[in-house]
Amino acid sequence: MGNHNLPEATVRERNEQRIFDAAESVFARHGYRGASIQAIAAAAGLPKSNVLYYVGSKRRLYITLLERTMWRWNEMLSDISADDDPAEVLEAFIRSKMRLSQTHPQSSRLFASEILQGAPFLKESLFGDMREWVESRTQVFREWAERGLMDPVDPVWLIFLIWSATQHYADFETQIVGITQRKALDAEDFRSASDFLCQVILKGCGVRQRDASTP
Amino acid sequence: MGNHNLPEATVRERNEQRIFDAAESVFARHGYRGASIQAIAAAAGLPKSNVLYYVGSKRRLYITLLERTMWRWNEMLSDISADDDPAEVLEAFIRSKMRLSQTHPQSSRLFASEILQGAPFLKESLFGDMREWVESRTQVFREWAERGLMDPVDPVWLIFLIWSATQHYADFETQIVGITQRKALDAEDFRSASDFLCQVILKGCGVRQRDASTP
DNA sequence: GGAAATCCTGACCGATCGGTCAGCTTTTGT
DNA sequence: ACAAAAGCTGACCGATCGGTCAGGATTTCC
Repeated sequence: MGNHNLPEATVRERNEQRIFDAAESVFARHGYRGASIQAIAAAAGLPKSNVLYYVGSKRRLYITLLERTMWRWNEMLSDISADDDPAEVLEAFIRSKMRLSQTHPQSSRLFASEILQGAPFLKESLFGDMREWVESRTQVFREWAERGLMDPVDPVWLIFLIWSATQHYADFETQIVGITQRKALDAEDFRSASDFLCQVILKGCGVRQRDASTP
Repeated sequence: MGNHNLPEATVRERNEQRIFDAAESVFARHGYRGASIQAIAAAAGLPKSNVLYYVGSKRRLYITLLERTMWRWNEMLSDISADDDPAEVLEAFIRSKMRLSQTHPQSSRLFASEILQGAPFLKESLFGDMREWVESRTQVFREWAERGLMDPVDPVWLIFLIWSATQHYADFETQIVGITQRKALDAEDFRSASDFLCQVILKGCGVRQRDASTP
């Protein structure tokens, strides 16, 4: 049924990549139901039949993209321990999440769209991984609070605060651009927004930020 | 063309309300393209023809709902001046935005869906109002910073931080519920999350929070 | 060179899409 | 009482949906 063992024909790889990128954009924009294979094919510059030849079905294509997105997420999250520096960990979390919003906004929007639909394709299966990740962090945050390294804030709400604030720059880029009358968000915007979030959230949790001038 | 001058038949009012509520849910879940009039009609418990009899077309129905959402937003935003207390204003903003996420989550999700689509129906027209609103706030925030009532943070990023953090509890409720293994977000969740956001964001901006025990 | 595997696509399928319309029933106004 | 207005709906329209398939074109491998 298609791909077997090793370095796979370059033709398939190249076309699948074009299809995935196009599909991610269309799914993110119009949701699972609203996206049509015709539109995806047009965006990829291929005939509809050819798209179906590679991906099999709309459902399979969508799930593949969701898994790719979750994989990008997992790739980014480094493990932490209670012995790490809270300021370093929180800042690294905020900045790497912002970098993802900047470099892969379509992935973020695809995930947002899936959640808005009620997460019919993620549901329990993939939420399990995220739950473990969240629980491991909350324990570390609690430990930091007990050691007086940060305020005793609810760790779960803190994670969702960082998640939402960073995700926003991908999912709602259209709104930000429209309101601030930019053409698009550039690297400088992401830098200053990241600085702002680090400053406010770290201070807001009672985590002292390291002095940037003394490394 | 339908409604004329005064207290309009109760039949129309009642059916339109059922249709609007059903449509808001379906549009929020599946986006403009992905929502079908058939599905909306089923959710409203009416035949498809009857839905179209009342709303005219899918496009008109969708725009009506978008305007209703924007109207709910405007209704909530009270004007502020630089002479107001920063802590009071910011806390009121956060709490009323959270109350909207709690009481009208579908409206929030509909808006999120529209933004994900690239805001084809809002575009310049309705972004103008939001732009004015944001600019008036930023001036007040800047004035507060000059008077030393809060840190000199970027006012635009601050507004988007509050916007995203509060919106999250409506748009991503599915994710929160899935990860924290709740059945749904209840009043207590919204209360503690609101408290958390007020505490962290106000402290993060260097705004001193009033002592809750001395009114 | 030639068989096998892969790549590619136009034509086609039944289902569903948004929307129209004729004609029915019910409510309203006088 | 009775006409006008409003409410209601099944049948139907052309377009598009996701998906199949036969069969030709191209590449790969020995």
